[in-house]
Amino acid sequence: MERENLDRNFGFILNDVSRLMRTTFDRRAKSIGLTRSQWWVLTHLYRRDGLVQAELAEILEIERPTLGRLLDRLEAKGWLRREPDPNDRRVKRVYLTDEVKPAMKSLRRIAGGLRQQALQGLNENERENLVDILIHMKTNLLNLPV
Amino acid sequence: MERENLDRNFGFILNDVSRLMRTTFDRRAKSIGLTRSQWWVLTHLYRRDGLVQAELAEILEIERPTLGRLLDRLEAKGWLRREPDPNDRRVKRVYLTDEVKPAMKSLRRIAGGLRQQALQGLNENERENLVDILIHMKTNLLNLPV
DNA sequence: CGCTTATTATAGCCTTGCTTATTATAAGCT
DNA sequence: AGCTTATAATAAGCAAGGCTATAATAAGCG
Repeated sequence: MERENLDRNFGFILNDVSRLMRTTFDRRAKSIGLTRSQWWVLTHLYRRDGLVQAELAEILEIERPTLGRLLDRLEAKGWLRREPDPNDRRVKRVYLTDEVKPAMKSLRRIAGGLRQQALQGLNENERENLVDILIHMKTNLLNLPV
Repeated sequence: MERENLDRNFGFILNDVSRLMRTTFDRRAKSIGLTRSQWWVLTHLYRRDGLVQAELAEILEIERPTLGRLLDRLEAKGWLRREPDPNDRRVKRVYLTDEVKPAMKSLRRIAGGLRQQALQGLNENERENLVDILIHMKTNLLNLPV
């Protein structure tokens, strides 16, 4: 009871790993001038350009104000632009600019390299297992009562 | 090559799960007036009261300024106090106050409940595996060259 | 002893998360 | 048409990460 093992508290190890991944990515991507969160936004727009902000926030599973500020920074740096929707004047649609493509390539390489390093020493089975378990946990958390 | 599966990008699922755990904990602990990060600080002090700030930051694996501000908030709410070290005037030692104990008990219950809910449907084997894999990844990330 | 280096804590700034509140516009209903 | 409700985006404020810089103090060394 009293003796729970802090070192194996998976909630905090999860947090540690997540933080280490983020900070390592950000350090490596700093020269390009993008963070991991920003890259993630761009990656989704790359697939589906011209999304409405609210849709994009939902896909990314972040709150609308959080996305709003991410877009502010990305727009200020010229990676994307927001354009009004002609049919609904409440809406702004988000489009990538052309300068983004070479940067995306570098970032994809950084992401791939980091993923490879983080998973080093784990076989294919363990990797698949990890993802399955994480998805399971995510489902649990999203379906919590209340 | 082009077709990497965003939905199984473990870095971001990890991030999602970590975020969901944090926000759920914080929502449940809000009435007590503590966040998960703050609770984690208190938990370590509970084990080892009177730590020097720099030591505590190292144990928690966060930066000193980050800890400094956490302590500011905790001290302002009366959960702990900082006292000068008599032998080294640069140092401040951190001590829990007495009011902390009942709150800790509630928080431990919240943490336990959340852990149980997050891991629901995973057997003992899978849970152990998860922690082992996470520790493995953390080691990988901490040992990165550069 | 006195100078240089190291260490502790903090201040200040940036990012990204959350909430809650506000504004503008659409949509729906009577 | 007019009123109410819903929705899109933003503003404002808080927390917790990071990083760099600074002030005070210790420690180490010539």
